[in-house]
Amino acid sequence: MINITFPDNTIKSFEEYPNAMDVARSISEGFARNCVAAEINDDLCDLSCEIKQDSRLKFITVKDDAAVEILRHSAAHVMAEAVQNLYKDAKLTIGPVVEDGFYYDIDMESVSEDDFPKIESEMKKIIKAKKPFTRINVTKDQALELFKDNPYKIELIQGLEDQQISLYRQGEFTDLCRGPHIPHTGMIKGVKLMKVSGAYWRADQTKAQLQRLYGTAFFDKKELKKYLHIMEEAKKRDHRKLGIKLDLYSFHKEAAGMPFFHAKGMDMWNALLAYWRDVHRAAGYVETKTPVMLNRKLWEQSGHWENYRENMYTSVVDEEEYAIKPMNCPGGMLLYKTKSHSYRELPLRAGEIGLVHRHELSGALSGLFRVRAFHQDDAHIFMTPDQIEEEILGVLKLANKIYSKFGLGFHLELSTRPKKSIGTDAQWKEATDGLENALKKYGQEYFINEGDGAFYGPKIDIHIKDAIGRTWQCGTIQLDMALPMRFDLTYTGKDNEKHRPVMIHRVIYGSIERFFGILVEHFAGKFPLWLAPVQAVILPINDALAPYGEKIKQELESSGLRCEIDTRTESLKKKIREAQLNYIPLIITMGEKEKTSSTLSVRTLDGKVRMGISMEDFLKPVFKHIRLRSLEEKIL
RNA sequence: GCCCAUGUAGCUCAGGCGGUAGAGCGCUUCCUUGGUAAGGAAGAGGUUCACCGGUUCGAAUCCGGUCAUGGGCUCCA
Repeated sequence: MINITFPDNTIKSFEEYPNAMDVARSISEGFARNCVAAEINDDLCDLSCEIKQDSRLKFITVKDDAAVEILRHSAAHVMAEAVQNLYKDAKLTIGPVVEDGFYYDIDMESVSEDDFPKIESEMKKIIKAKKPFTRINVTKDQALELFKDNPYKIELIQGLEDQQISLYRQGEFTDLCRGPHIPHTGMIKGVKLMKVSGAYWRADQTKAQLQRLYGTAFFDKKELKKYLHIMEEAKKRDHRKLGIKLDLYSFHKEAAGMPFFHAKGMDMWNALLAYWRDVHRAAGYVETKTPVMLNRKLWEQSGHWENYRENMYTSVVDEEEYAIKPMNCPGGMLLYKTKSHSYRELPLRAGEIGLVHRHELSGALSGLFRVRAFHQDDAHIFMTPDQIEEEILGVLKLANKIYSKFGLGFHLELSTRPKKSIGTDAQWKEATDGLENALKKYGQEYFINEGDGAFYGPKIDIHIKDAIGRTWQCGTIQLDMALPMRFDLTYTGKDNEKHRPVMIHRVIYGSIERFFGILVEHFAGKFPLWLAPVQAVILPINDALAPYGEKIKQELESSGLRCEIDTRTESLKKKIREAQLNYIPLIITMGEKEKTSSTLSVRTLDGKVRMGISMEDFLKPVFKHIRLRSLEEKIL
């Protein structure tokens, strides 16, 4: 007799060895139909898995997050079979589940999206056949024999430590796989191929070029539809399209990867930086500036010449070699050294909006997200070792304050000592503990990336989450144990001796260009009033009112509002539509009534219109909203 | 940097199996002078289809190269 214990601690007994599916059926047929896999004593396995001893059992049903991953893994097998059926020479390699779907890397002739319908319809055939997934255990030798025509699988099998190897079969198709899988292919209700691209075997450029076919799958067709809809929405928000439509910036082949900011983009940029300067001044930072181009000798001293040279632009001036800065820190070191420092001055927080250039691979460039020239909202904080915790905590709080201003959530990651690194164990421990204690004190959950720190010190990365749930690394706080040493930075302590300060580099916006792009997508172009490139537009109802409109425009501008006027001989309806589509927060229509009564009629983006407001009643709430840099949609 | 795809008017895109280029939006002008999400008409715009070269009587179309963009790989703020 076998006793099965469920998560709620109820126990059910079985006379013979049941498999998980039998147990599910014993609860109810309907429940069993929604089961995807099982966890037997915390081990994830198929429903067909036989239970031969008393066990704890938890079912994974279609409602669990883990279930969709299993489904997608199974869908990858279905896609592999479909491809195999259509392209006899295709050699399968690996097919993992990724965020939002799955892919399979296949050594085959190159395919394009035009080939998708044919592959999809082959997949649908397999799905319709409701082929059961069956697990087969074989020895390593048997597996090698079975896949003898596929060098990739051979390599994978040889890399496996177990002598027992599991395969999964659906119908005629068999693939090497750890599992688990859904009971049968019929559970894949919504499936779609998304894109295709090249990828190298084992991500190694010297190895074979494979076709990577991406797809996604859901238990429900509606879920797929919803997902495709979100993708569409994301596409509409794409800052490469939206920002250009809104006349914020542009890209030109004459300077690939180096964005051009237009007047409206600069208005936003300046608003962003004005905010940054306000909060940094309040947090005890000073602002500095260092040159863009510095002598090679400095980069040799900092170590960049040795470690970062392939990313640096260089030039020769008066027969001396110079490099355009890829980072601000070496310049910051020179600033620190312009005078002697006392412990009384520490922590010294020196901010710098620094323009850096990095020669990124041409294929890596992407809109504002990945560029070759960008500004960092950098700061170097020099301090005594016992100030680490407090200072890191201060940066975390500042970051939280800034991201919250935009309604962006975030999560934290701590990266620890990598294999290749400088410094002693004791130094690393002190530094890492400092970061970790600050994180603990800060109180928000954080992840640890073991060995992912910089060679010169541990770091905290801040990943923000935008309005549609995508995450981006923006902020980073890096402790640097190398530069203070290389540049022999010192301060005089209480004991009147020279000491080495601890230094951190930190950014919060990160790359201002990238952050800008994230904001465009986060707000989908509908910026809060304080950021909006055009805050108000005046629409005279007819040509005769244009001069009066100009007068009002000047009045608003002189109070500090970013304002435009649309005097085209177009219908009011059309002007309103355009203003609305350009997300101008305050749309001011101007007719005879307004002129004679000296009032304003204001339409906001929610479509609401308020007529007959006095200038004072308009300006007061508007400037309050701007001064608070409010995220509220309601302005008036 | 590598692989694949793309590159036609300011924008979005159609066309083109080789015979010399189109639409909508935008822009200009005119009519309309309009009260809260597209009023109407006419016109200008491509040094001729990213750039360079080749094949050809003839190339936007075919071929090769370059550049840029997009999707990936890699890397990263």
